[in-house]
Amino acid sequence: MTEQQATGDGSTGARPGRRPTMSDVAEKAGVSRALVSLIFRNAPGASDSTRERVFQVAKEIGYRPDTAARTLASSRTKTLGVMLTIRNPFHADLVEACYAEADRVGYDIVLSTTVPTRDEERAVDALVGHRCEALILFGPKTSAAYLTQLSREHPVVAVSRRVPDATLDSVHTAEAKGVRQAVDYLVKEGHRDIIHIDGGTGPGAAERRKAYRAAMRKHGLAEWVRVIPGNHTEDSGMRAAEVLLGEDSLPTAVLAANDRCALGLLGALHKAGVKVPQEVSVVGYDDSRVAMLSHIGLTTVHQNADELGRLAVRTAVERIESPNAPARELVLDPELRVRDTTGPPR
Amino acid sequence: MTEQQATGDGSTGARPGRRPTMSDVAEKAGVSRALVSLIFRNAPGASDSTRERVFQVAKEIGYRPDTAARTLASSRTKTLGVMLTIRNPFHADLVEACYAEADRVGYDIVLSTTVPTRDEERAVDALVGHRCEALILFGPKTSAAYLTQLSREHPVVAVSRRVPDATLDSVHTAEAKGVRQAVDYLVKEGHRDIIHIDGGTGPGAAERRKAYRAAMRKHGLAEWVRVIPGNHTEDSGMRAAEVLLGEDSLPTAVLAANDRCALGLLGALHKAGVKVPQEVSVVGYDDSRVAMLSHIGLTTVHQNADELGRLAVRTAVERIESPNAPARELVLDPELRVRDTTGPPR
DNA sequence: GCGCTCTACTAGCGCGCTCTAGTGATGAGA
DNA sequence: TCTCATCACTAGAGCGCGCTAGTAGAGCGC
Repeated sequence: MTEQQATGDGSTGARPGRRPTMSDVAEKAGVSRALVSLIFRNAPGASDSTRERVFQVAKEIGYRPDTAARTLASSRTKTLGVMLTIRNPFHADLVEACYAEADRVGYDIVLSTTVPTRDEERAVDALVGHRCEALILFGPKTSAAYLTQLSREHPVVAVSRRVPDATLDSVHTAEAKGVRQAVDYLVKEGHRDIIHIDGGTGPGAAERRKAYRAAMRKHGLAEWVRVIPGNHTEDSGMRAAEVLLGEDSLPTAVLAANDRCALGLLGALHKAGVKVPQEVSVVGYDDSRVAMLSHIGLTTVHQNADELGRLAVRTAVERIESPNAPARELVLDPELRVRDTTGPPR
Repeated sequence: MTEQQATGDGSTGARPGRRPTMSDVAEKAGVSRALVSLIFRNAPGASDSTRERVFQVAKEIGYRPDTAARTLASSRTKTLGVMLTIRNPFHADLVEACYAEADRVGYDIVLSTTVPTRDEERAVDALVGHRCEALILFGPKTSAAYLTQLSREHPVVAVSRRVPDATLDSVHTAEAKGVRQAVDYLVKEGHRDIIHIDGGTGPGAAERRKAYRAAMRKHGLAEWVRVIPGNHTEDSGMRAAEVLLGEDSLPTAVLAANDRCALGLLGALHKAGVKVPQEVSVVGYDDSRVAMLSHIGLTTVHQNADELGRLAVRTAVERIESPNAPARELVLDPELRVRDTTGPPR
């Protein structure tokens, strides 16, 4: 590392002590503080000329409303808290959708991510501390007990996770339907040796696993059922590939836990010289935008991220407005997107 | 979409009006509010037994300190604001590093992302509203004028962007060095027809473009210099591929704007049946963790995200502590990582 | 001229916390 | 016995804003 002194004026600017407040604006504009407040809240009761003058002054002295003070003073914060895993590209899709909808309904969004050194409870605590009026959790992995408890204290919407018997709202896709579509399609192509890399404790994993078993049985393929343990990261796909490559023969098709898992699997198969889809068909899950980046278009089960995000925000807002309405479960239909990683068996 | 009523008790729990405050804890514990405050701030001046009792009571009634009130009352918020682009996987790497370092130095982090419907100024406004003590901006694209102005009002650290003559701190890699390494390597492999897809107005793009030209000249390859306009998304790589495939012959090597661009390019080349690296060598930039997910290991210029994130936080904190110190520019050395997308020319 | 409404504004409390300046009790030292 | 320091704790101001209650003045009908 090298360090250089920048060529600027040698200082980042001595800020004159404190940041400007509403009173500063009021004084400079020659009105009361209350009127400035009213104007910044876009409330009626000020003349257009005063309004304009106040905005002008505010801009001049660099005034920005203080969220903390605003939050403290008003009962409402008009803020939704979103917990996500920043590594997860599907969550990026969801976040974009949430922002769009939140804008529409007049809410702010505060993000809080889990990272390896920061677990879900810490991420949630941060949101609660910020007085978010509702929490939207993307694929939470914590215990149902924790979620239930949390939802007793705050409006909570779980995305991509069913919490049976819980008192919280949830928005997710019909996992079973997606898996069934994938299996039906593979069977129709002629596959029988279809295995599943599962998502461990990840959101939807249990449902997908169960649905895989059911779909296989439905096609009379119970004896071919095989689940390799995994999770929702690329790593698990790579490890599964190692396992499979160490065996006498490969299955003809693999149903991966999600897109990331599928990508890991594809990478490892490619390195081993295994041709996809000629030798093995691979199906992902999520259809996160990265799925399209793969050299080969990944066949995957599409989840409508835009709609999921939109509904999550809408549900959260409705829950805020009627805290005692019955808990709801919104289920979207997934859709198999056949691309280039699947074909008839060898 | 289907909607079901969850099987829970039909309510997300009637919260008893308002959340518990410090006064509630104080009253229940039979002490003053000030003492509770002191205990929660981990300040000296309370006996161990009282401390324990207060924590016990707080837990019982579910008290959590209110960030807004805390922020308002104290001059310090101990919070750093991070602006990022949630779609950018390299930013995810950086965020993880920032959290780790912030934890170490006792700061909180608030994230604010740009999305298509939310530009950088809005993202920054949100952070300022939260009274972040310093702003860390990942690859900001706004005008230098805006950044300079902002840095006069708040401590600002720009990551992956040089702002010449500015009054803000910056942390980035030596773009030129990375590009030079890549060109040197390609030339050594025997390439002469090396083109560059540039990153438009993206962070570091101008430096990389300039360095590409310089490196080519240095090798006596000035006549081969060619820059295809692009940006930092997969899309630009795909479009560049279209351009190249429409011509008589392909270059033997392509230096992409960044990894995402390289991935888009690789995908499009693959679809067109062009073999990499046999027919074309491709080099990325960033070495974001996704680079490893590609079926083929992407040859790329490695940027040390962990170190960049760590330094960004450290620089921010130092700037907070001495606002009038000279602005600094921290430059990390990049490192070419040769993997599977490059080889000798055809 | 009176009461009325309506517009454009102001006064001032309180949100939940931090933090300075205290207070009373206890014990040590002269 | 009288300071004086120390410990454990408290009173109360104030952070920047939202919001309710209220006011002054203009305009209007009768």
